[in-house]
Amino acid sequence: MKQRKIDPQDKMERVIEVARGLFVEKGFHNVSIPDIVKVSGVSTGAIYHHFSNKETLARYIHDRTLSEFNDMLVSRLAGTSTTYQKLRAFAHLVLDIAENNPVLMQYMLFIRHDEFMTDHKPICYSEPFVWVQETVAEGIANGDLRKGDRLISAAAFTGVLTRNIEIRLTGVLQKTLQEKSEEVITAAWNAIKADS
Amino acid sequence: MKQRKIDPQDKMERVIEVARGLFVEKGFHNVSIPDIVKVSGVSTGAIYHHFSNKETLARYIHDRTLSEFNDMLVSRLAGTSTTYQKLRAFAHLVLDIAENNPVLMQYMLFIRHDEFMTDHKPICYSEPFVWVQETVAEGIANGDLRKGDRLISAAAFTGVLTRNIEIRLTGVLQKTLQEKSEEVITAAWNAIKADS
DNA sequence: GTCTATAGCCCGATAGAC
DNA sequence: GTCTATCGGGCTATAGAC
Repeated sequence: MKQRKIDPQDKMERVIEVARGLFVEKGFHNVSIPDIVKVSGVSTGAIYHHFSNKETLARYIHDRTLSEFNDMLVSRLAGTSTTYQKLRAFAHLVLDIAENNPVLMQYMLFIRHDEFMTDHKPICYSEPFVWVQETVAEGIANGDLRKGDRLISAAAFTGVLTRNIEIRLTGVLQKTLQEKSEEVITAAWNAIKADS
Repeated sequence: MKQRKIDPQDKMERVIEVARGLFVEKGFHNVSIPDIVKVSGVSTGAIYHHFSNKETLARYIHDRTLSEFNDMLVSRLAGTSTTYQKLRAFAHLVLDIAENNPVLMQYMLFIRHDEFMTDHKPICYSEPFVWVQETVAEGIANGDLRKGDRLISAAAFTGVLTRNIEIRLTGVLQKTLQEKSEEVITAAWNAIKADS
């Protein structure tokens, strides 16, 4: 069997992973290419061979992160049918990601993409966000959710989740989000459910 | 009456206002001192005469913004007594600020202070945030609010508000927050109120 | 494809006249 | 107190050997 060098793609995977972590931790402009070189062990030349500049690298990371999240959502939605089941699946997903892959969640919550992407499509228009809006709209239409503006109810539901994730990621909340998931999801659901 | 030069402090007020706007718009590291010079019309030397470096300027802006917000909260709370009245006053305050002084609100929501302040006391520990937690704790104790973790309920309440402000500030929500205030506040309150 | 070395640029901060 | 001019440093991106 022919001896293989390390797959170049593996090296770039490492660069991407390291860069995302550093961007989340320190912010785009506080991370220099030399920083990424130091942490990843991959040289400047190799990085620039694959990504024509720092913005291209950041944009690639951005797209990858968003689609990673969207793929997880799609797989979690299998077998759900009611408004409650769907939104509950969404909630469990984001709480799980926050605990198991905090860098991914921190990226989604805290990254200011307009700092490095000039033509910024707001994260609010990404697929999962739009999906929540549509699911909420259905719930309002069929009477599961309180009547009102779908944008506001969707923002209310996601706001409860993301703010709780924030206090967990910043270390203010000591218990895991799994331990507290019922409480968090109850608050999010009560914010939008139809009056009983 | 003696002829007075323009009060130096007015010039620095202008620098502060301009810098805060630019920080919010472009992020700390995308704003250079030359940028502030250009927009404010105040020279590099004058700025450095008052603020020993860029971080000191940013820190001053940070403290001023937080205390500005806290002062407004204190004055709005006059005459409130029940949990509902207090939290409702808080909600109206943040919705009003978001419409009337969006830069202030954007600063509070989006600024990553750890980008420029090395010893970062998290914004979660600022007075208004702590006040919400305490008010929620009282509400839970006297039965106005659902039993549970005070951190989670406080995060739920503020999360509904801030996420709705976000979609307004990013232009996703077309109507003003004043027009929609009842709907937003109902969602926030329902997230945490005691079961009826 | 990957490396080291370095060019070229822009920024924060200072110096010194007024 | 305020200005203009400029220095030194660190960054992105490139050049060229292997």
